[in-house]
Amino acid sequence: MVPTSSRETAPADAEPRPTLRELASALEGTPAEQGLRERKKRARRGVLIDAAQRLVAEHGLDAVTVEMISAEAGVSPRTFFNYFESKDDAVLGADDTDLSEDVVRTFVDGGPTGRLLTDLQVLVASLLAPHGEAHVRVMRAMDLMQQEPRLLQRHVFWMERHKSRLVELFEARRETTPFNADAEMLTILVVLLIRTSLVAWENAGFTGDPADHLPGAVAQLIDVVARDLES
Amino acid sequence: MVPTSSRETAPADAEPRPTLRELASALEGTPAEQGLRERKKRARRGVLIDAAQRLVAEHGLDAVTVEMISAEAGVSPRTFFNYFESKDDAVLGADDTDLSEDVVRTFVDGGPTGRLLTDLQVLVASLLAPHGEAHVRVMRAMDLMQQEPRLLQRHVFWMERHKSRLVELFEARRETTPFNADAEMLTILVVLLIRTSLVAWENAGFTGDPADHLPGAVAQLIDVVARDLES
DNA sequence: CTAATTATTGCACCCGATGCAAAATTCCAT
DNA sequence: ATGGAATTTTGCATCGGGTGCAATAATTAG
Repeated sequence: MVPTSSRETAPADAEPRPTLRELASALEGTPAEQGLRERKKRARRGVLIDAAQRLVAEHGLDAVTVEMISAEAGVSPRTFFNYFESKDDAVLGADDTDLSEDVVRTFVDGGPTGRLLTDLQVLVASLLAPHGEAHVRVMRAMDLMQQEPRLLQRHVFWMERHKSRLVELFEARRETTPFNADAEMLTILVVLLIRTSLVAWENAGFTGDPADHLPGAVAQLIDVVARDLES
Repeated sequence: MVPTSSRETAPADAEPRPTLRELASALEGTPAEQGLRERKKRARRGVLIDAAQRLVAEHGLDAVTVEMISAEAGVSPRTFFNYFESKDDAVLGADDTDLSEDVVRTFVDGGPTGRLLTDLQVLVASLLAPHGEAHVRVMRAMDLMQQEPRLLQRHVFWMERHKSRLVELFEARRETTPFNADAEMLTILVVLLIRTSLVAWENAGFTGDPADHLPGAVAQLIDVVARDLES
């Protein structure tokens, strides 16, 4: 690792290496939080994501190697894989925020309204909402996804990760508030809502929050189905 | 390549290698079709898929190497990649059937019924239907997908491949028969219908055709939305 | 300041995937 | 059938992603 002077005192290194400055500033971002270890970890993670996104934006996904990203971030290539499972994860800044416990409980107990689709919407909103800090990275990730379709697999990746949890969740709710839909279908429906919201957000020039476009996504879905029913 | 005697006459090789027999029988499957070249290509492809699926079912996805698959199929590893872009493709027996021209034309012209969801259903049906020969391979692929979630990316992969085409299609139809839904959303909706149908087919013990379960998938979707509307 | 915990790094290694050119095979015209 | 054109197979070299392992360095706790 790059030696910051031994105990974090006096970061007076005159070195012009951009990496160091970036890490330093990232370190200042959240100054009074957790131990040094935790802060550095967050900082490095951020630096790696930024490096990955910048390089891919400039050269394209396949032309960028993990070695380049690590170099730009001032870190050993081996360390890269301490932070991400794959190159793509870094480019996407994959955030692994879980569903909050109370949202889950509410949903399982028949959700805020008892109407499945509406309650699903609440669930998805909680997934779309909190990433306040990573906002700008999600934006960049969206842009990159357009140019590098391979990255779209993110949503599937995400789905795989949470599928078992979601399925549990659906089955649990089913007992208190019966419905017919297959759990697998609902899982994809969640992905559909997330993705549609994000795309709408992108099309709106990234104004506001992704979650702001969730009602629109639901409305689209309802529209497609309703038009079929009325005729 | 394994030398079958020089001109395809006299396949009287007494070699007990299972590979050869398998290829030979596969060759007999469609005896009067195309040239020898074309038939061998199909046959080899089939042998490779079978080998891949068998090995993965036995050892798991990560424990199976392209080298093993090629060996089992009696083919050079380099040749493997003449047939598939990736190991996963072989395991899935990725079929790249396009939409037939008339189905496309009908859909673009406002589809059989003019109701978007119903017409989408027709479109999806044409994707689910024809793979008569590969039926059994799709079954195996479904089973493997349960044990190896990585393979789920297939649908995304498929989506990526056809997305531009689908988007064109949707936009073209939009001009003759306006609707509000975003093309991106409809694309995912297609994936949802395909996947849901396949899962339903699997849950039904692979009886009949995947397409048989498409109406059920649509019904589920309608149910979710309609229940939200009525209350 | 020391000892325990945790993170970084280098190294060796495996495998998936691609480009290239030589050898083998199939096709086609005569 | 036979020779040359077109296409496929194959070996070889190479690159890059990703992992296990053990040594080293940094952080933390006492």
